[in-house]
Amino acid sequence: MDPQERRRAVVEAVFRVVERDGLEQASLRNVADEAGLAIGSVRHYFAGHADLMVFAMRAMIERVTARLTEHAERLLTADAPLRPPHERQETVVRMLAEVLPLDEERRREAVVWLAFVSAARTHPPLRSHADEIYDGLLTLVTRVLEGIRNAGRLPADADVALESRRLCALLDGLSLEAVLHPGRLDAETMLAVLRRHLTALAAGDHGGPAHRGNAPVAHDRGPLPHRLR
Amino acid sequence: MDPQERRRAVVEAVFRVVERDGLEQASLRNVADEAGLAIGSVRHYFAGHADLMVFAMRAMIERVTARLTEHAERLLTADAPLRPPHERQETVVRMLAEVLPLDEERRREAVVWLAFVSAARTHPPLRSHADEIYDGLLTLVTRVLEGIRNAGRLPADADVALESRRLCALLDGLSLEAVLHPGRLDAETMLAVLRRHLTALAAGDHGGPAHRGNAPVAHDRGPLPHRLR
DNA sequence: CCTTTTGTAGCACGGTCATGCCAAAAACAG
DNA sequence: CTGTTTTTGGCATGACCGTGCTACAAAAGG
Repeated sequence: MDPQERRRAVVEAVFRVVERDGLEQASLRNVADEAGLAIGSVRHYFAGHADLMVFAMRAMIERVTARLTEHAERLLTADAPLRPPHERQETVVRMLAEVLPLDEERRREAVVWLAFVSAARTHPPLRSHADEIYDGLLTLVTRVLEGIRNAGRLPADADVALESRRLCALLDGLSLEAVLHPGRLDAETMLAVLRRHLTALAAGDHGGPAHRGNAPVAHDRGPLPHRLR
Repeated sequence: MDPQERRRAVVEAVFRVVERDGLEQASLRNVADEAGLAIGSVRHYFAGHADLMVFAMRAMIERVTARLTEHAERLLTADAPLRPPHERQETVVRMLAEVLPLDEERRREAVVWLAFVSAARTHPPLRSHADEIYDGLLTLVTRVLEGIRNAGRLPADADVALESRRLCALLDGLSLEAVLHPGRLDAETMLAVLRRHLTALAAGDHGGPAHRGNAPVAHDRGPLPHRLR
């Protein structure tokens, strides 16, 4: 059988186990059982447990990235500036909503995301990938906000770097809460919060020149955000 | 030795292990080693591993709650409305900043918080406590925003329930990111983001009557938020 | 003094884990 | 067919886990 396909199936099993029982239950045995394979078979495609984990984490990253790039292209088409304002905002909402666990598929991804980035705190082999996710989201949000500002829908004195951190934190917080308290934060509320934030961002005054002696937040995002051109 | 004191010391060891190696390493053996005790001694004070975990989680909850109530009392003193506006805002900032990992002590608490609420997703005995934390924060934030609105520093048509979810998500997101990416989100930036959000909240227009067909978000917080009167 | 309670320490069992190593089976090439 | 490579399955080892249970020391009460 196609090795590529086998690895995909195993990773899918990893996701199911992580979602159902948590990352600490994603042992080679449990994953093999979940995939309907013998433990030796799984070990034929992956060098060991650590290898399987990083591979699964990368698969999750690339899946989300693929979805985001798709939306990014739609957002960056040349005719975008011609659309009416509320329609453009709706496009932004849909793009950012792609990282929120609004449906079952994205909820499963968010669960896996939280499991891996949390594990990365104490598992060095996962660290760089977790940081990559954070940097990717921050860069994406920064680009979106810069786009909005350039379209004139954001006050010229807005601190885009600071607002990007704020929007990032909001998105991460919504994902976290939706994953950990599924019964208390439904999809409509998440969307309402996101829309509220964006309208406030577009309409709100930006406190004039620095509400207090806060130097503007530097971000200095790297050369390029993985993909997303 | 005082049993109360022994339990406290053991819980402290749990926190250290969780911070250093993650919750999955907080076995009875590792905790006992960290506390300088024999494994049997730890088991004399706690019925088992599950018991120790809930006890440690409760200790974390009560420590944070105690700090918050202290600030709440300071905020709710009768002369509060007499203070100048920016000073009142600074009090609010300091109160909400109490849940952010701004210094090493609070950072350790945030790490433990994230470990336990994440574990609660798949560990039923921890679920209710995790939900209690979420409800507690949401209620606290709601009260604070209601206080600001009653002080006239928030537009009358502001959707306090929705804004509470938004501010909650922001705080949770900041904590999450600071815990998982300590090098990329420092204390000053977190404070700047929080201040920015509050000033935008106080100054921003609130979109008039519902930007779209979004029904106001119902929260219906329970009878009382644990402590916090 | 002895007895009872309380704290401390740890052995032993059954379980799960990752992994090194090996053998059977299957697919494939000549 | 034969020989080779890939794939699958699994055994054995050593480690760590929670917990039942026992042994011993120290204090407390009589």
